[in-house]
Amino acid sequence: MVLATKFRAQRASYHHGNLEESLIKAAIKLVRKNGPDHLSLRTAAADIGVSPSAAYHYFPDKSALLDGIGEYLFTDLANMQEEALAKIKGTNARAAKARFRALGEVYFKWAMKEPNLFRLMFGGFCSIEDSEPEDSPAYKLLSKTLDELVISGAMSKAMRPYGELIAWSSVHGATTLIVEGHMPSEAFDSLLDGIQMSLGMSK
Amino acid sequence: MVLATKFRAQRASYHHGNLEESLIKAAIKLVRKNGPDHLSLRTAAADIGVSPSAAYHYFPDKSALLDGIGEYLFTDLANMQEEALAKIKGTNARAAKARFRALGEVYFKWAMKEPNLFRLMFGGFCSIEDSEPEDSPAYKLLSKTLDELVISGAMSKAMRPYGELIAWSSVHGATTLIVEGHMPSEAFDSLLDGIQMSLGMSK
DNA sequence: CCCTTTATCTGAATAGTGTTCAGATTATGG
DNA sequence: CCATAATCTGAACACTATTCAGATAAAGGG
Repeated sequence: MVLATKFRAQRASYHHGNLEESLIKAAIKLVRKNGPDHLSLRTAAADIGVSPSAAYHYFPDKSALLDGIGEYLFTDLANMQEEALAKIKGTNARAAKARFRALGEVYFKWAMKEPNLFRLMFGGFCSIEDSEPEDSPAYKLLSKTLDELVISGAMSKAMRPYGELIAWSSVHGATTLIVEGHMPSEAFDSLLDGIQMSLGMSK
Repeated sequence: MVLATKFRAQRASYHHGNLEESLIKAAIKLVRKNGPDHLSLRTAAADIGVSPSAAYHYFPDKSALLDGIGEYLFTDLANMQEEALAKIKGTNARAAKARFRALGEVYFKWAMKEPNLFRLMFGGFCSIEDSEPEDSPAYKLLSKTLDELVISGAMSKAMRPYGELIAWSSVHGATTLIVEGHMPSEAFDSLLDGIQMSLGMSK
């Protein structure tokens, strides 16, 4: 798990030394164990040796803490996807298809490794300010990858307008369904096969 | 909202008269308003004029009450889908495509009308015993509809093996993303267009 | 018809929660 | 060095899930 720039140590002084980040990290640990519901502000504060009311100097209420966690996690997921894309070099069709697949696989693996954190992000526990979804880093990565697929000739032009919608919806849908136990985890790979085929990509 | 058979009044006697169903209904009302997290067993009990501890005669703990609600809601959603399918008669390609589309639209509309109940069902708040997802009523309806699409010639045979996976994942994914505010609601219709096209259905 | 038995529900208590606020503590800047 | 401002504590309030001994009321047998 990589630290987002915004959360890097800023001062490391005062009574406790940046309490905001410590609280978020302690809360993440708790959510990882107990789920986003069942997060306790008090125990998060206690875990870093601070009184419960100290938290209210940085977060107006518990849901603001959840928002903070969400922001942290979304940047982490986007970083993971970006790293995965960077590892696959080349502009030919093979590389473009590998990148497309990597995007979905990182998403899925991230969720499977941290189901409770994934729940926090997408289960209505944190409100993201990002007005337009098209502005989110993850969406931009997907769009770019789809463009590369068309340019390299790996994907049909006719399906391109539906690319983001189908890829994003189905990958997210399968991931949540599998995480929540409504779909077997083996299904994910064949879903990716199906998407590739359905978007007009040669195998 | 239709009552599932299992929850129809059975005795209507004793001190309160079937408390189990009353509790579930009161809890549903609360979840609808405040979300699945924030459900309070105590206020649900108070709303039907009963002490908090009375609930523990029917549910070992709060999560069992959530399970009860989930069971109730899943049968309700399946009933809605079944009703929608029954309304569209005929075995030709046009009818088959209309049924396929109706399946997704009911799912989406149900979630948009009751986002908090939808969250309860798919957000990890209730554990469904259904060992194999293929046994769930909703899955069977989808499979049958896809078969009809192939039989009537509206869908290509080559894509049939991926039918359930793509349709289910993408409809569920788009629905959750829209419900949680990560995707604009107008996207759902064009997603259905995209799925139809991608599964090899003529428009 | 009464009376025992059993299902059903209540009341009180424990331990934990989010949130507020007056005040104690401690670093910062003049 | 001292006043100021940022930072944190302690106690309190209202709420929560959960447990359990006991009250209540229905059911069934004599």
